[in-house]
Amino acid sequence: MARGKILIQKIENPTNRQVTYSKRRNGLLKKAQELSVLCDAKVSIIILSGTGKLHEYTSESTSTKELIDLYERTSGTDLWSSQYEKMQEHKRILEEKNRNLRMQISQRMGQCLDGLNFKELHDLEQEMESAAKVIRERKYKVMSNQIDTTNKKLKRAKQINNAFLTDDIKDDPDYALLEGAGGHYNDSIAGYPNAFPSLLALGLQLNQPNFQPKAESSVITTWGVPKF
Amino acid sequence: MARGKILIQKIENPTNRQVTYSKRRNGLLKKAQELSVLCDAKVSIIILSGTGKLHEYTSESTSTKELIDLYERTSGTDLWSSQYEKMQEHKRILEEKNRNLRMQISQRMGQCLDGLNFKELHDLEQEMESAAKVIRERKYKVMSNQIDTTNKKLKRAKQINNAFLTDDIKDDPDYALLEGAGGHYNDSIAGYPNAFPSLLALGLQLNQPNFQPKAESSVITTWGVPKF
DNA sequence: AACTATTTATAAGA
DNA sequence: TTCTTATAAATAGTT
Repeated sequence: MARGKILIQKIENPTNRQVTYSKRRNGLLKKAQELSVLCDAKVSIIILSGTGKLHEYTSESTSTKELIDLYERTSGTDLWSSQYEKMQEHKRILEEKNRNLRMQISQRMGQCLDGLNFKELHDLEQEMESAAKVIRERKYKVMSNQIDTTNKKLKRAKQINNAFLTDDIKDDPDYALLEGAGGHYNDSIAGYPNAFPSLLALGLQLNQPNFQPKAESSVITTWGVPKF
Repeated sequence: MARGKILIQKIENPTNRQVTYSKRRNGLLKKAQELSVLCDAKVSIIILSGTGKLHEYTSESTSTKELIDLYERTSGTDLWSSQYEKMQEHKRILEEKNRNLRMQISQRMGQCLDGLNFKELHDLEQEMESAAKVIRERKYKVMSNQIDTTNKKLKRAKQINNAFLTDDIKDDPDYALLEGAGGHYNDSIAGYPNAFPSLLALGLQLNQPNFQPKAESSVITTWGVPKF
């Protein structure tokens, strides 16, 4: 709200998240206080922040203990079994999300397209093409950066060689290349280990039976191919 | 908020209170859900309405049980002793409010004025005078209503008398007055028992040692005179 | 329950 | 953390 709408999803910037947490926590507690006074209700709130800090609110004329007891008595369920059910439900939701994500990946790999109508296929195609374009441009950029870097190193190596080496060694271009740039190629063009964190950020759960951590033939097959 | 501001104090109209309870409860739970998602926090809310209905909210990925356990562990206090302290604190706050209210009444009775500066005394005087004016006008209104009522009864009594009585009784004005209006005076002008509910609505706790329920000499002294 | 005129809450920026 | 301010959201009173 305010100065722009936001989507209700985790705020990734930690500073921002902390600020919003503080503001909204205060807002929530104020609302709870107002509800309890206006409507003569008893309210208890327990909040555990992502950083592990605990905050509590209890309306006047009651206590967390009282409401917990009442909750347990009224709901008629033991809190432990209720917790077990909650966890089961949570697990079910996670599994559902997981299935959905794997389905999306399959579709982006050209599989499992049977259920899609024309528009869905069209949209998917558009998305794939625009994404491919972004990837292609990124590839060119990285390649061009690499060429620049290599050229600079080559240049400096040549200067150094000019100062110290005899004419016959200095004229061999392979020498400078090996001396100045060797051992660094893998960090950029071939350094796809850096790609893993961003793939993980998709929220995929990789501990699937068909996850193949040993496969090194390509980035794509490192994920394993979802099966349904 | 909306269509007019409201004071944060118990809504006396039960229908209104119920509607507001429902609306604001939903609002509170929505805010809790947003907080938990945006800031990756775990939130548990228990609400007991004035009519005894229980409502609960727990953010995904946790349970009331988990947060209660954590709360108890982190706060490091047994919930029972914590409840005792809460009640002590609540009692202290109530006593403080009570003292304040009694002080205000004393001042409006011309006592305990030593701590007030000029402006405070001036404001108090203004308030007292404008309140006295309201009371006076109310008194005149009640008096005039009473006179109207009495006159109507007198008129009707006279008509009835005209129909049934001999001339010598009909001409005695005292007869009609007694017959038509007798026994009803106390319900309005002298009927100050009706004043008690509104006095109680001030939030005064009347079970003071100096409360004098037996005193009937005046409305004022029925409260007892606060002592400090 | 729905509607809306207002009041509140708050995201972004300082 | 706190303040400000433009804007989004909540909601009191009404229908």
